[in-house]
Amino acid sequence: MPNSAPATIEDVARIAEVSIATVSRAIHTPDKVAKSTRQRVNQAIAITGYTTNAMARSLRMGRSNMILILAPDIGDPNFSSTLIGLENEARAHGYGVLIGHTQNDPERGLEYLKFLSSGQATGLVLFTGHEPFGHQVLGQRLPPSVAVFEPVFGSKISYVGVDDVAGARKAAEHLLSAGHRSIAFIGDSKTRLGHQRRRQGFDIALDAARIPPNQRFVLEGEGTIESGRLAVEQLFMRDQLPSAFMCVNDATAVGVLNGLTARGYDLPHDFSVIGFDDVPQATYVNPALTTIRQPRTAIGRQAMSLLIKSLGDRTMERQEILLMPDLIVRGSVTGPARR
Amino acid sequence: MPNSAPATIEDVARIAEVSIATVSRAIHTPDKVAKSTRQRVNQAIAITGYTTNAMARSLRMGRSNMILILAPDIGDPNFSSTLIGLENEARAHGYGVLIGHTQNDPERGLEYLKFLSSGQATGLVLFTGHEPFGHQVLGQRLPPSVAVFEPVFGSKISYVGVDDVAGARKAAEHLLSAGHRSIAFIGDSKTRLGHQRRRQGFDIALDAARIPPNQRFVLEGEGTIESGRLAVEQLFMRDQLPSAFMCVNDATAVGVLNGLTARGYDLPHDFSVIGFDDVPQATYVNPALTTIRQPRTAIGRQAMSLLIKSLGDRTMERQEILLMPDLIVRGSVTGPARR
DNA sequence: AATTGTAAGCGCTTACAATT
DNA sequence: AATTGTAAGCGCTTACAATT
Repeated sequence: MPNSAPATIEDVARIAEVSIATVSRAIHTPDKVAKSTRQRVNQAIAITGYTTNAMARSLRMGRSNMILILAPDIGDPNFSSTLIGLENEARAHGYGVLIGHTQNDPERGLEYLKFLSSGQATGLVLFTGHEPFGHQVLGQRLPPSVAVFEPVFGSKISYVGVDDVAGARKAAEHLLSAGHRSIAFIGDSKTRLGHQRRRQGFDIALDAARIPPNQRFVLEGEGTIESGRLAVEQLFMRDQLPSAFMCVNDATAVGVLNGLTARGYDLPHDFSVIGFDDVPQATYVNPALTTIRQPRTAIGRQAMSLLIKSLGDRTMERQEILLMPDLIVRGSVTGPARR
Repeated sequence: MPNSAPATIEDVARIAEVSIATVSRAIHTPDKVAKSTRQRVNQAIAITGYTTNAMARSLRMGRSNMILILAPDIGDPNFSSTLIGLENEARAHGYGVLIGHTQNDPERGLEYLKFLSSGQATGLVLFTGHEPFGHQVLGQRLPPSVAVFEPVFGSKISYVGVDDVAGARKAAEHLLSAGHRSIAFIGDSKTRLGHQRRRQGFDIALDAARIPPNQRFVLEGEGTIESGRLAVEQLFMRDQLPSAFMCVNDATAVGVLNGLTARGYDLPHDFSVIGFDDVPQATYVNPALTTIRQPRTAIGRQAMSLLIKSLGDRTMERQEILLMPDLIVRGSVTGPARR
């Protein structure tokens, strides 16, 4: 029943009958200690259950092997699978991750930034789409950082995400090839770069199909379920209806589906709907949502890989890695209804 | 453009023209330093942007003010709002939280436990339903801990969660008062204590209504969407059908809804369905799910409050705090169909 | 040249002593 | 009694010296 305080390097040294320096070397640079000594040390480690105190180590070395992940909303369906990619890649390189849940609260963000300045973390992953609030307040330079999902506007922070333009184009082309000619775009944004790029992909596809842009079929929205519902209502107050809805993301699409169902339409017979993201919920709305899948785990993996590289090479320039998304065909798209 | 290393207590001391001991006291026990000195120190802090190095502080003091939260799956819809309750309460008491995402991987769990033994964290919140793997391996006692959502079986770890029996009873009574007499229970479990308690609540309600138990209407399941779908299929292979489905949780209910819809039934007209948890998705399945709401944020808040108390008083005994859940009426329950 | 130990120091807190 | 400073030490890593 080993109780008491955890073993320190001192305990190990005493048992192995060496100095603490030798213990440290046996652990971190084993080839610098004689084989027999190394064995005695390893035995002592086994006996004591020693693990090195990360705080003391980081304090002494002036850096840690922890990466801080700043996320405004841990409940975001895009977050958890990306996190897994981040974690696995970090681990493979001997790094650990610290999750900073900011709840979009600048104060919390600031608190987590202290992990950086105090050396508890050395690198930064941003889910936020903007530089952390008040990092200038702290009077510190940002450490090596990488943004995921949403590029950081006007910053030299690297970015790993999906190719929004290409993905949206795929979505629109799927609708077009099903025969749709009047397609609404739901979720136009003046502020979110990623959503603007999706709009761009939509425009390109329609243009390539020689369909003239129709501004009345482009509705704004902030990418929430509620905004999708709202867009449907707005559209129904006008004279003309599209035969298909291309939504800026799945949340919007779920809202559109809801709004349409609430109005008594039979989907996908009456209207086709396509989303973007492929969140877990996409499979169990009714009809199941045809959408564009973000390669989330791969995004996480690549982002971490890039970050670790730039940890080793501080002169590395900004990079943007765009991954290609896939079309996932489920039940919400079919040919246009005869009306 | 303040660059360079972050300010240390030494920098502050030099500018304020005091010793570092005085700086430390000015920060942590301000009434022990003269007012004029305190002011000079505060000014120096403002100038330098100093924040105390948490690692050095914890190392010196032998304890930190961080709570480790061990979660097997951050994507679980129950997690994020509970986390907010935990975080807010921790913060109100000057504690921070560290999120350990174990992915159900014992090795990862073990890694995070080192935060405890190295003093990077002092308390533990468990979402796992079991003691962390291998904490005996580390040869260490568990620190003050509290479990949420799933009590830790056979352990003296305190527990804060919903009153499953009472909640399930409410659900069943809602079905009964809508006129249902043949109700299936989907998601019976041999292993999950919380789910067993829900089953218990169900039995109690039926018994109180003098409805004899019907074992053919009790189907096992692990609480996933898939298991809900499966249960529907199993039921339809039998001779007799219930008029309502009481599901052990919302995920199961979504599966049941799906399975029923896929078979062409009109819900809730043909069958009523009730869930448990009130996950975010419950609002946008079709029909919207009537369910029992877990007071997630409150659970988080109370759990953290209890934990912090036991941090102050190590002799505290195990406690179990059961919060009362509410019935949330939406669209998935109505009277039984005439058939 | 290979192996080991000595001692300093990372940034803090706090017991104790010293000063007013 | 109120206020301040001195110095030790938390658990480590590593430059340097010492030994073989």
